[in-house]
Amino acid sequence: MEASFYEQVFEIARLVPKGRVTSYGAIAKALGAGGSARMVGYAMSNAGIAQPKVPAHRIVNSSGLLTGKFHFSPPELMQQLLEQEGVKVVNDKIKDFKKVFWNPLEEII
DNA sequence: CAGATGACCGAGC
DNA sequence: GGCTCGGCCATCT
Repeated sequence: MEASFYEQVFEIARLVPKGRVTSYGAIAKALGAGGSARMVGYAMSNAGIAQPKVPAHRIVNSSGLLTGKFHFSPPELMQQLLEQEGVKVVNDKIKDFKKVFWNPLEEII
């Protein structure tokens, strides 16, 4: 389909470095849609069919919680991928979230 | 075109 | 620190 809000979200998601994570709100803000954080999450629903694949496992909510892990198959895949990249995950949330947090605004500029 | 939906966020208790 | 409520807005039906 046409370059929609989804593509913008996917592009930011692909820019997230390995071993780092970002939040929906941060992406929304980077796109200039500060209040559209929900749209970012909604867009990620299409990440499963998006090509090339989107590292949706690097996207978490503002609390560092793996809110979208249930959208993976299997759900535990999200945590596995994160730990595989060196991100510690405890109780479905990122450990040292502030340290591994990646701000798209600082990359795009 | 109108109503419902959603992987959220911030404020309040 | 955790739960509840309202708002935000593109996409879907």
